[in-house]
Amino acid sequence: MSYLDELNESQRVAVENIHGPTMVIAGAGSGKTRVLTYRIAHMMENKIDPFNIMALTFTNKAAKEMTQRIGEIVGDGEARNITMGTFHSVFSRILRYNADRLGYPSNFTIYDTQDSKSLLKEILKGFSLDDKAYKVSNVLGRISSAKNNLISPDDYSNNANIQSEDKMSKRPEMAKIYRAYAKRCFNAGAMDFDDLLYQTNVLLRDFPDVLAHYQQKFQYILVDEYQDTNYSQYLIVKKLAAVYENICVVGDDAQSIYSFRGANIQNILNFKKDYPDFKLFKLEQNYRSTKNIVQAANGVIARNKDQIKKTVWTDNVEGDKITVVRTLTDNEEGRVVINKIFDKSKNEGLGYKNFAILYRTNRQSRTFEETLRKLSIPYRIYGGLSFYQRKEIKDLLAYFRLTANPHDNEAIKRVINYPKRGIGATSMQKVLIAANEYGVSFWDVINDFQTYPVDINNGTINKMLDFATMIKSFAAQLDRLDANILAEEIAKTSGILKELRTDKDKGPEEVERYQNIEELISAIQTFVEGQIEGESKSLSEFMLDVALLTDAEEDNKIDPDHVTLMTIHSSKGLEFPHVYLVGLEENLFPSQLALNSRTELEEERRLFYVAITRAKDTCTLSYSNSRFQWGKLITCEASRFIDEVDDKFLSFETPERMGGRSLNNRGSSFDRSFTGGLNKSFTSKSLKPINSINSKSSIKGSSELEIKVGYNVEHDRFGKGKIIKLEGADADKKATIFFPNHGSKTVLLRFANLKILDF
DNA sequence: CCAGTACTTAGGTTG
DNA sequence: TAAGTACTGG
Repeated sequence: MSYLDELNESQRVAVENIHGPTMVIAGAGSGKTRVLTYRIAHMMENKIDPFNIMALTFTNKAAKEMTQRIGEIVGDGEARNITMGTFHSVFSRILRYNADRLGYPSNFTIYDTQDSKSLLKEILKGFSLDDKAYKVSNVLGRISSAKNNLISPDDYSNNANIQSEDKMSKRPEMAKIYRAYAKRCFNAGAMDFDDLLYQTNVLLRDFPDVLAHYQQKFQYILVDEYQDTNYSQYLIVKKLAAVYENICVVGDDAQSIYSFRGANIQNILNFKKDYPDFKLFKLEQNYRSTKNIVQAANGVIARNKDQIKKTVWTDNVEGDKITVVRTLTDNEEGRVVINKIFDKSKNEGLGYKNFAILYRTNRQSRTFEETLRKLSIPYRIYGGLSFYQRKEIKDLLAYFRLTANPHDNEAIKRVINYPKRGIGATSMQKVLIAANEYGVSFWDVINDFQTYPVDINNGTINKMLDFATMIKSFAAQLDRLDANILAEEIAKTSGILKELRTDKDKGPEEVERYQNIEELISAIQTFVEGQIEGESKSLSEFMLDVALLTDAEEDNKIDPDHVTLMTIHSSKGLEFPHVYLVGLEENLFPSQLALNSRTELEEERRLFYVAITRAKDTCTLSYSNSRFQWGKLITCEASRFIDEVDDKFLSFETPERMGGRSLNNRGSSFDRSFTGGLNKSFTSKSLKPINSINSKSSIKGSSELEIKVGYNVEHDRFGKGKIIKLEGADADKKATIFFPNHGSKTVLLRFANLKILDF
């Protein structure tokens, strides 16, 4: 049992204790994942059948890694028999298997957030509700929170507290909306993300035989990141574990950062109540970070009132102090941080994979991305728009979804007129209204206009019938063809491929869209080839989990030695030798939204704690005194979190600034070195050329070559032309240019990227 | 019905 | 700023 030797004393005890209720409180960097994986391996060494083990993680990535590591210890064949995955993926499979009990088709669609919002918009419109008072994201949040607390539409409307809350916040119709939303999801044979947990609860509550079956199957249950589970998840686990009580939860209350989606720190406290004889293990030795980092982080988190006492410590070296960098603008922050990474990498001979830039919000990635591209440093942005959320991919997937479940209204709305078939918004509205009046799906209506008459002209009716016929022809082949063959057939017959191929201006984005479609089909092919004997190779099989996939599976095409950019949230569980934590400004981090209550501020502080503790060797904090927000320059002050770190762990640094002129020169030399090593993982907005936004000429007086009326210039898109008029000043300076090939255009100099040919 | 344009308004993290 | 929506003229 050599693997036990790789553990310290407290880790080993936690691993060896495989029976009965167990809680492991694992400080940052204390080897939590190692304990979890070795514990499972240890269970299997002790003849526990992997079929009886369920391990629930918070992300797909964590599940994948854990399966792999367990496989290395016990062998892949055995490891794949463990039920392991996120709550959503594990229970979606169980729900599919038992869908008939709940009146859902087994191939129910999973609505992603976009689908949910689109459905809600439709509902709000149908009720003629003011979309200012009822903002879609708020409404969805309210419904989500109801489901996560297992409040049904009936409970919702009968609950006096909720009703008065909604009246107070001027949303008296929430109950009606919730009811309509649930009904329409059901009619469409669709579950949203929250339903996957909510309906699992319904299933286990209303069908004792089903509950008993899974209680027997999952005699050993492990839950990772327990501090981030919500009530709905808590109850599922509690029910399944009720017979054997072999339940092990692992977490760290100090790293609870998902209360916005219903995560309830109370679950950790409930554990003591539910299992009074539980065993508690604390992992307090940090193996990851330097003393400076560990102690600085401890000092910060100590300010939170709500927490379980523990002492995280480390034997590691003292290490460098945490560097704090202040810059004048967000663009400068980008340049300074990237330059630091560039220098450190060169000076110390470090690969770029040792560096991570962490930020509070996704949109902060932009300035860093620009500089990285200018310097041709390989990088990868995690999060943001995933492969499966791109428009062209979602369009094709919508056809797949319809083929598997034609009642999927959101899919039909998306593609019934894409590519263009002459079915307009008005006709669609009419069909939708009829469908909702009769309580059936869009599909039901267009397949039986006799029963569900709609006042639209015959031409349009025929177009809809043609569409239905096409979908039926796909569906007929669902079980006959392998997924990749049918997928290709659908891409062709639906007209999507043609649409993308004939896209007029073949810019890089159009080419990319076409390639993405090809890539999806090849991913499906990989899926087909990966299915073992006896497993279905059908398209519907492939579609089962697609809505739950979040990673763009493109790692193979990216230089593995890249700088990592991600939100702090998605960095949880990861570690990097050198971490740059950026945008440490009041109202950004902590977020302005979190300043109203102590609990919300404490969550931001935990987030800060998570961020610092990702760092192994060095941690750099940066903030800027100004930042562009919604096109306006706002001034910012340093985050209170910087003050909360004891000065003895900090070293303050202001970047060398050689005056406005050299800043400008620097900017333009970057522009020239822009090579655009384009890569699919980069968001499409990054594909635009980078202009002199960085240039301070608009603020500090121009040092760039002045453009004057009469000059001949060249424009990227319009070619050569002559300046005929100049107006505005500074950032708003515009030029009207006559282009022989395109007529006269007015352009913002800031964006036009003009090349001066002669005077 | 469609494509292009004017206007409005974003608060944030994820499966 | 940028994305999404509403409007307008073809």
